[in-house]
Amino acid sequence: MSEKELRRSLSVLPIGTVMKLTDLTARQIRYYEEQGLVLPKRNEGNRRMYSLNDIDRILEIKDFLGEGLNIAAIQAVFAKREAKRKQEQESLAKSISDDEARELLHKEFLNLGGLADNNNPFNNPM
Amino acid sequence: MSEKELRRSLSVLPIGTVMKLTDLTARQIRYYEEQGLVLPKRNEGNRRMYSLNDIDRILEIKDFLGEGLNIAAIQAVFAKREAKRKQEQESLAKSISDDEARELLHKEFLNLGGLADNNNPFNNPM
DNA sequence: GCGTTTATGTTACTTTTTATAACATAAGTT
DNA sequence: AACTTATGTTATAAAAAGTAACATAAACGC
Repeated sequence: MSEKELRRSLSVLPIGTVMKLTDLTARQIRYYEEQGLVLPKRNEGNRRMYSLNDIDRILEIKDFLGEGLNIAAIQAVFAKREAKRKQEQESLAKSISDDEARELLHKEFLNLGGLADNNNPFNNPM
Repeated sequence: MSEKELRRSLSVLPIGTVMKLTDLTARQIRYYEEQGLVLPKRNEGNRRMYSLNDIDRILEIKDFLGEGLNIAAIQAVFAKREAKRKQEQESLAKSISDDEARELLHKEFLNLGGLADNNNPFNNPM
């Protein structure tokens, strides 16, 4: 992990700071966690400690909610993203050629932003 | 102020976090503040809130102490640095030519690391 | 329309964290 | 030997944060 990534993933912020940085209430932030959307670490005294990455995620949740998505939809967005991340990881692990990788990334780019619609039985992307 | 500078100057970390990041006790951190070496902000409830810049400063204090400097010496180091900063600021304000600025920086470079020795009456650098 | 779900507010109570202040002390200095 | 310095320790108060339960407006589903 790079120095920057490490710093961004350090759990150093208490919920009070997160409230200010995101303009959300503690209730909201804890609810998003309850729904599995953020996973802050805990310190020895059981207080939630957030990283900069957590902040980004919470701000994204706030944006999505503001755009009318509900929690389930946001969970789907994150799940999809994670699957993609994992797949890219695997590709890298298998040391595919640069050309193959470029093609893969292109496909992913075309599909970017696609949201799963679990109420539509016809929406079953590959 | 650049985006980066702004983020580094945001007071978002409680003293508990600072303790972990610096491996110092709360007592030590507060003492350095008492001696004017760090100036954390306070939140509405009077709790100290530290920025990344504060952390850097505290780690520097720790290093200096580890190298045998005492608080007064460290105060002198910081004061000198601050004076230098202010002077550079003024030079910039007066819009001196690039050549003059280069020369100034060179002089400062030559003088870098010079510690005031307040017990030596002959040490009175300009 | 009406019952249900969703996201959030509110309240009560407990634990943890932090603040301040005073006293204690080992090591270094004079 | 007395003094200073940096830090430890202890006591006490206040703030922040945790959990849990009940409340509710707005959206949703039928």
